[in-house]
Amino acid sequence: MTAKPQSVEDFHARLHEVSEGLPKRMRQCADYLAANTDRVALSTVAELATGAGVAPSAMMRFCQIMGYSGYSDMQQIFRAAVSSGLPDYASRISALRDRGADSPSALLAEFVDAGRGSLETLANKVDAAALDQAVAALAGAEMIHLAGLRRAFPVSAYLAYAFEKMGHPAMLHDGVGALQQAASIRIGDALIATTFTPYSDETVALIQTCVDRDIPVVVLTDSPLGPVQGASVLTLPVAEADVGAFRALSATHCLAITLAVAVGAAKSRAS
Amino acid sequence: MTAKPQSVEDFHARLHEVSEGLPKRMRQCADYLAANTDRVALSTVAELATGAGVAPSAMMRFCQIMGYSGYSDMQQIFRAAVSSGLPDYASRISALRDRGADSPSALLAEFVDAGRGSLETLANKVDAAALDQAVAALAGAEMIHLAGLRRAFPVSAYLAYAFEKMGHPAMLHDGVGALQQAASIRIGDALIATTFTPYSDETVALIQTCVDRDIPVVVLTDSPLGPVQGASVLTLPVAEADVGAFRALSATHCLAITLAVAVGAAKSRAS
DNA sequence: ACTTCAATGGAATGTTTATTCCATTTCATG
DNA sequence: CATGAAATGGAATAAACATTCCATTGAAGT
Repeated sequence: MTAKPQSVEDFHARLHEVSEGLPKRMRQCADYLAANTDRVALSTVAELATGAGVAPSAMMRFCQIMGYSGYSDMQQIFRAAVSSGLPDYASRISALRDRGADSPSALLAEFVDAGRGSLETLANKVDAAALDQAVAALAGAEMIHLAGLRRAFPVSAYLAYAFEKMGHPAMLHDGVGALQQAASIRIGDALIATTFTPYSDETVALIQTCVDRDIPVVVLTDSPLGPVQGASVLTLPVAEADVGAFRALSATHCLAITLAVAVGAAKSRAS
Repeated sequence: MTAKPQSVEDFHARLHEVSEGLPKRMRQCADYLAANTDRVALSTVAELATGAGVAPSAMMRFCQIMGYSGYSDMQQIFRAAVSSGLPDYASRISALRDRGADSPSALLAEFVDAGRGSLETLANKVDAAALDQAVAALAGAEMIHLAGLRRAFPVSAYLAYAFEKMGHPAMLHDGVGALQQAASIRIGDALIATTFTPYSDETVALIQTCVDRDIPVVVLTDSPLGPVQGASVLTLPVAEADVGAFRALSATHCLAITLAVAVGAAKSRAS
């Protein structure tokens, strides 16, 4: 007999384990729980059963299949996860806001909250398949070029640092000295461009050049459409929450560093 | 009769409203709830009452003082806040991880989770008073100098963008062309230095120069002690979670942009 | 078509938890 | 010090809920 899953991760593993060869109603329970794991902490068996379209007793039986003594036993795991997830974040945020509308603390609360929201949205909205494709396209490149100006520049700069640290050839197109760096992009290379609306002309022009030459481009941007469409262009949209006229770019940085590390891992696996 | 608070914010407002002229036991309830708001969603009256050191019936009465019909009625508000706070973040994260240990999606889940954790830690650990001091010190400066190399460079670059956008004089010490930019720091200016262990020599040297000349320095760093101590140095520590050898710097960026916007707001209020 | 056994739904049960009520205490006031 | 009103704690009650049991259904094998 397998021991009962002690963490949310274990739970999903177990769910996957038992998912085959399950009778109809039990399968409904499994599917519903897989898609609505977060509801378990706060719902009653009856609510959950209704959601899954089964009788409460069926849900009870499923809990036992999963290895728990009953529903309450299972719920404990998820309640623990919730309460450790936000130890006292919510109260701290309101405490910071309470220091006054214009105080730096209140501002920090806004940015932290916006950043957290953006990260969650990123996790919820990201197209895993597109991400895989982007990594594959970049992993095939000799050298990776990095474009991003004005507020997108820090993202490119960070990518440059990451690639350097992994020993991967990369070039930051920073426009220093107004040199024409575009000419250094060769067949077999790839471009990661970061740009937000309103798109900067230089970055759009650089992407267009690459598209014309059929060089792979991965675009990090804030609109699903992106600045340029084309056969060799892969757009990864990131919804970033604003605070006034500014945004913290937490989600964009996250996606960027993920790309870099994933490409590095793919390369080292290939060699 | 005041209507019952419909949100966690309303709740705190109401708590403050009634906080004076309360009998002893009711005051205990108020104090405990103010400090442990996050527990309400998952606890029973009995648990809460024990925590506050009162009888369950006292806690019930307090719920009614707050305007609710009873404990369950009050709890609803907090449960709603929890479930909207994590729509299905937790399940998405595990779904992303499920795509395979080495997949880009799993990596993204790691970085998003790390970023979120860092932001929460920032909100919980930040010293609001130190933040106020830092803003005050910077708001008095003619020009703000920005130092940060290697992985700290993106943070400085972003600060440079923010100050430029607000029309505030700022100079990014980027080391391009190995020019000695240190000489441009004048009495009446201030420095924001970002550096992580192991600290880069150039940045430490620049901070030291400023300390020697009694020029205000705000340091964003990952250790509470910071690279340099001194009368004119104010260290703002940021605990940033690592993913392997990399970190996403979400919290540092958040703190940086907060500093910049708060300084901008302070300046425009003064003029 | 018949038998058998797993699967299922619904009703009955027992437990936990909220809520109310009342006897007792505490405190302020005359 | 006496009296009344507010406050309090604990026990009684009621509601919500998890859990179990059993009769019925459905499916597989003979």
